[in-house]
Amino acid sequence: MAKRTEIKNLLAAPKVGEKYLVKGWVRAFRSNRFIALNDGSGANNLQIVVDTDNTAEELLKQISFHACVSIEGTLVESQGAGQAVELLAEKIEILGANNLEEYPLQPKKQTMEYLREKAHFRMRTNTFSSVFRIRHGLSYAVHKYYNDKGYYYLHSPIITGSDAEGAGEMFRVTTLDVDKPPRTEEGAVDFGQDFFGKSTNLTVSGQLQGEIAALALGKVYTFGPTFRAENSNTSRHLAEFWMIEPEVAFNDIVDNMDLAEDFVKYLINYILENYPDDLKFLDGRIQDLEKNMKKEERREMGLIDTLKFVIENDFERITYTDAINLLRSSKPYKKGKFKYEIEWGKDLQAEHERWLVEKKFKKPVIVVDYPKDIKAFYMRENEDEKTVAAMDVLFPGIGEVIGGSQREERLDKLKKRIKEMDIHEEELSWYLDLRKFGGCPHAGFGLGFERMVLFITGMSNIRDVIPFPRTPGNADF
RNA sequence: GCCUCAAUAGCUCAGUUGGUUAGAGCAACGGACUGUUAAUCCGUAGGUCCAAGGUUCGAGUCCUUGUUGAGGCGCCA
Repeated sequence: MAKRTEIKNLLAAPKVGEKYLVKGWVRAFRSNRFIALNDGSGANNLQIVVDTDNTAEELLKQISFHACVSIEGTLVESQGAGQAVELLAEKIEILGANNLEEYPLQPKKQTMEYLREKAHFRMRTNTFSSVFRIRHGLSYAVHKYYNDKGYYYLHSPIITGSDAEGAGEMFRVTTLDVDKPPRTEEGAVDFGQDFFGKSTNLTVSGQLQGEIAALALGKVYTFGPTFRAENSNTSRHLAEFWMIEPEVAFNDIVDNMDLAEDFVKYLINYILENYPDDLKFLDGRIQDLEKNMKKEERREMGLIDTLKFVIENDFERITYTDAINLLRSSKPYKKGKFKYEIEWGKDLQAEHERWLVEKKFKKPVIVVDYPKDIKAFYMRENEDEKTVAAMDVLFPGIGEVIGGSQREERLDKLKKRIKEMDIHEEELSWYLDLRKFGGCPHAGFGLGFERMVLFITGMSNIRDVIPFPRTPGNADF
């Protein structure tokens, strides 16, 4: 009797007539009689019926929004329509009273921007608790997918001494006194005296280390925090985000695309199967939001229908060259609606990607074989000597979710590329060694974890799918 | 980094052509309520109109600069 039952478990197998002890936070207290109690175990609340006549007034007053309570009682079939069972309270204890005069949250709809400022309380809302339960489910599914397929989880370093990862601006890691750092004779900051005896940064990618592991363990993946000091002000970018990077020996670009598609579909399916209540809540939330919008601004499908559609249909696969040709014969191109030029050799702009995904194919699209001059040095050159075996997976509403490639395993080609792109070869000697000594074809990609959470939860800003977002000018909590 | 828009009560917003005492809904607080599901009903209180400067007899309203936020773009995942 004294043992607490979690609400999710109680609701999954309710025993009418049994006594239960539950603990949680008051989501609503209606009619001085009904508590909607949630303990975080799931999206659904347990309705508690309070015996108003036999409960002290002082105690009743403390049962307020987001107060923490412990309740013992008997489970009965509900007389109300909103739930099958409810708990008749026999003993109520206030574990943590709330002071509503000062509490910033209210039992009503609040904007995401406001809740973002109250990140220490926002997880108590229906929306954020669902988002973060799904985020957990997704990260578990990532490990399950790879473990079941025989991949090894590689812990790539967070602090890196390599500045040749080539994925963006880096955050410096140093213990030097920033006011008066030691100087060399030439006047430059002397990082030889820094903690690691050299200049170090936070990682922007675990890919190069992933390649080291793949050439020994065969199939590996990394899943860890990644840092980019880019001044990116969008709803799809974070300065600190989590990235999943599989790297597989003997895979070519087609195997790589197959893996990416299978992996993403697995993740979506896992959440559909294991988090139906949270998805249902988020789906309803979006429909609610869109009620007041014009028809053309609404999504064509609900959240759950969209997710099902994605896993039931093949992703469209198209070469960069074909994509350019398609775009050049598109209606918006002929009408001059695109802001940016469409020309072979230039990168596809967001407006072009959106047309391909949302208008032309209406499903995820994998674009492959990009011009080599707009891609990274390590991507494998194709036979045409103009393109590389690079791929981007584009999702509706979000854009690039995955970027990957087959890696250049031919030493001479790789060296030539490094020289052409003006990268210091000494920095990468260990990377070149992988080609010199027992190398092999291999491929991999990076999946932006938060972008996946964004797609699956239907949230619109990436800052609302990571507990404590770090963006330019913002590192609170 | 660039472009656009916004900032008024705890929250979400309205505020006419520059004009007297800045409004509403919700939340809070006080009260009522034994079947609620965004509970409902009655009442009370709540304002440095983002900041600084300027124009004007007079600025929430117009101008300049700044700050913060949102959306879009670029960079990418």
